[in-house]
Amino acid sequence: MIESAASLFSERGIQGTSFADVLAHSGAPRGSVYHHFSGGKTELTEDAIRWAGEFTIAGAVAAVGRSDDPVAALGSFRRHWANVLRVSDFEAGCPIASAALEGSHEPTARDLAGEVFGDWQKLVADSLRRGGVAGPRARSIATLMLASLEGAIVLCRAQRSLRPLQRVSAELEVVMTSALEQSQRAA
Amino acid sequence: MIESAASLFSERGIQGTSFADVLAHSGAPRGSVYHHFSGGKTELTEDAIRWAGEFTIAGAVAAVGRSDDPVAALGSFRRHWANVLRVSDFEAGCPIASAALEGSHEPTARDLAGEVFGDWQKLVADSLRRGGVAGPRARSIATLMLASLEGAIVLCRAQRSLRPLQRVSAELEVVMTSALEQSQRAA
DNA sequence: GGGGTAATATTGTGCGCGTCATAGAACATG
DNA sequence: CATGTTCTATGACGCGCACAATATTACCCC
Repeated sequence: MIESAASLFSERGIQGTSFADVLAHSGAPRGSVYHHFSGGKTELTEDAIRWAGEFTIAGAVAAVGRSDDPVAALGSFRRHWANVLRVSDFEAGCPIASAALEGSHEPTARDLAGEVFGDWQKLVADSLRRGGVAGPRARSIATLMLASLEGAIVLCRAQRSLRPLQRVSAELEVVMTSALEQSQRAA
Repeated sequence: MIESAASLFSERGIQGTSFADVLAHSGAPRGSVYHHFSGGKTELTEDAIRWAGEFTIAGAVAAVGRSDDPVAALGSFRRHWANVLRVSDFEAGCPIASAALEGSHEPTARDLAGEVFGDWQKLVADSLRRGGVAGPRARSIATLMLASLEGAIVLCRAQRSLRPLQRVSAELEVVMTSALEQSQRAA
């Protein structure tokens, strides 16, 4: 049920998703929501955001952990999001971004999104640091990667094309490899 | 009234903004909407997106046109969005991004957002080309800039901090200046 | 001065969310 | 082993709101 909610959030946004939609998608009955999530939609939303964040982290950790190469992680991210966009015909995006944008009246959702983004950024930054990049630069590049990928997903959805994601990935790869080379040259 | 709509869209999103909100914010009377915008909310939304796109373009054109320096344009963008985030206490974002994310059931809004993004991207790419950067690379960097700035705004809102925007701007400046230097060295 | 058009105020309808009353099952007890 | 009780889950109802439409009023032109 949480999975259905996260999926629908990534397509229609949080405010655009009603209980009925979630229930229809998950097959769960109407009254179950209030019993499982006594906090109502707020609690369901929070749990869905948390789940989506951890789910993506898990996939990224698996990709980064295999070979501790941030460039490989970038490729993994690119393939993941390209797949999401393709199979949904550019209807789905990043549920965390939706939470960050729509959660004006739902402050907790936005704060949670901020935490998730922080976790993701830390993941990439640590990988870069292990590659020899200095701390501040690693954080800076990690933020650039996160921001540009999230932005690229938005552009892809708006223009119904994978090109923004491809271009951004290519440029990011240049930035990261050059930073890694510089650090190795210094060593 | 369109201005109020765009402003509210950037804060609460499209689906989170009701007619009453727009009217309360603009001071216009209740029944006016349906007469001025016979298409209802759809038409108001479309006009607001168009207006926001052209408004931002106008500001950017003014900044880029003064000195045809894409790096200066980047600085202008950074200051603009930093100001938007600061004065709204991280409540406001980019209305076009909201339109792109929320417009699943409102296909026209998403297509309009795609067009606006295309216009912006073309603006930056042309400026880079005039700086000597080859066409494909210019388009690629322009897409990176647009995507990372939009993503940075999302990150800033979620984390209630200007740091993502600062980091992204710094990294983008490195990318752009190095590309411009390379092209001048080749010439 | 009368008719027509445009702008506004009021009303209606559909829907999303939260709550309540009922049914079923599991466990404990006689 | 049967029955009663309690807890959990579920489907049905009501309230509130957002949007669209219609009726009324004011203004302008003829």
